[in-house]
Amino acid sequence: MKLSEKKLLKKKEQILFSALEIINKRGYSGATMEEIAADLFMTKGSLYYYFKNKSDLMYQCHNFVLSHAIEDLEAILQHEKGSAADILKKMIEIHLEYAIDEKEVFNLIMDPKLYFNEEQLELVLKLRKKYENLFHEIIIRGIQNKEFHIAEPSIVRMIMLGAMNWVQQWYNPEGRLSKEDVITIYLEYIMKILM
Amino acid sequence: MKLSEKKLLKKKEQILFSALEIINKRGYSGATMEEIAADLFMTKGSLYYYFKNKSDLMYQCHNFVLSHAIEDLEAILQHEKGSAADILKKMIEIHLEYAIDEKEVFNLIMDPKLYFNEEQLELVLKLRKKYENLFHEIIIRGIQNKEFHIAEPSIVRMIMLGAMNWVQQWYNPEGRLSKEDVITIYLEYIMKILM
DNA sequence: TTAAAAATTAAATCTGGATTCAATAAAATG
DNA sequence: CATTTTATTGAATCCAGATTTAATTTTTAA
Repeated sequence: MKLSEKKLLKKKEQILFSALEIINKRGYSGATMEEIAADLFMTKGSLYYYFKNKSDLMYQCHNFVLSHAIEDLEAILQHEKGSAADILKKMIEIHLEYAIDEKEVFNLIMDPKLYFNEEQLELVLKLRKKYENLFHEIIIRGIQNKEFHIAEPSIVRMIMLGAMNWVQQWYNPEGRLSKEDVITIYLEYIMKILM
Repeated sequence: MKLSEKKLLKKKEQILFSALEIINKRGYSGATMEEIAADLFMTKGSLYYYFKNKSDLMYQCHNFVLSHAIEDLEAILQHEKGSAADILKKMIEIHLEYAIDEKEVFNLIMDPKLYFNEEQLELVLKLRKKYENLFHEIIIRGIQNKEFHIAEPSIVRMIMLGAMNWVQQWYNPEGRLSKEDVITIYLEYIMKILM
């Protein structure tokens, strides 16, 4: 790879990181090309040298975080050895950490229709489906195991995901509970659903 | 009240209902003054004779539905006689019905910062808090009753609300499950959390 | 060193609605 | 009926950002 290509990629990455930061601060709609550029001491015009348009950049950000989350879950799902319950717990923990630490970018609550074009939307939905599926897998495994006793794994999965995503609507790091507290408590109550 | 005032109120109400419909079809951002007016064979200009601006109209809509939901819950909370569990179940049922039937207007997932001004935002947040509080009350009642055995009622409430609100992200009336099915299943699993 | 390629810039333009407004039309009122 | 009040209209304006562009600067590489 030529030097110039490397530089291009590096710059793209810097912009991506800047965008991630701004999105986490202002949300997808609040993030302006202006502010993303200013963060790197550039002018908004030059962002278009690296990204086709705003929705392209937003998409890359969402994708970036979501893909990492998927990787993290897959790693656990494939390599962790414990019971289905233990693996699921680990997955919940990871999900909650993303939901809290990457509040806005990892925002599975936001309506992707608002920020992405048709093509991107399709990919995002596919990725979200894939993400959900990892939870589905472990739930099914637990049922087959006889660890979990539930008749509607899909609904249970949705209940769990909804409960977890909601954390970003109310959690305040300055509040009574630390992130770790919240995770512990969520784990306790969410796992009850499966019994 | 003068006739003209009555007419004014009636027209306002018509616009409100038109807006409710359009919002449920297109979401808050997708709803344009144009389309809301067209629905009543008016031009967008005249909407401003009745409402200060779009965010005013959107706010009235959100408020309208949320207030009705609160009334419904209050009625049950105050007059229903059964156990805390029974009352809570009834409340969950109502919540899910709003979340499904008024998918977009009764959208507690959407970020109110995006659509309302500061003053409206404050009122909306207050109303949401009030709504949440009704669930809090019954949970506390159940704990005091010894019906529920949980140490973190606030978190449990958030878990329940998140799970319920999420229904509007995935539920499809054309799918395998009827609204009634979903409610039944949700009830079963959500109530487990409290045991 | 120098020509080509890559990167940046500031300013102009575009955009999709919301919002305003002056001119009418319709309705109420006395 | 005449006048005032209420309601509606279409066209003009505004607006916040996104996007484009042509000109300029910087970097690369022979």
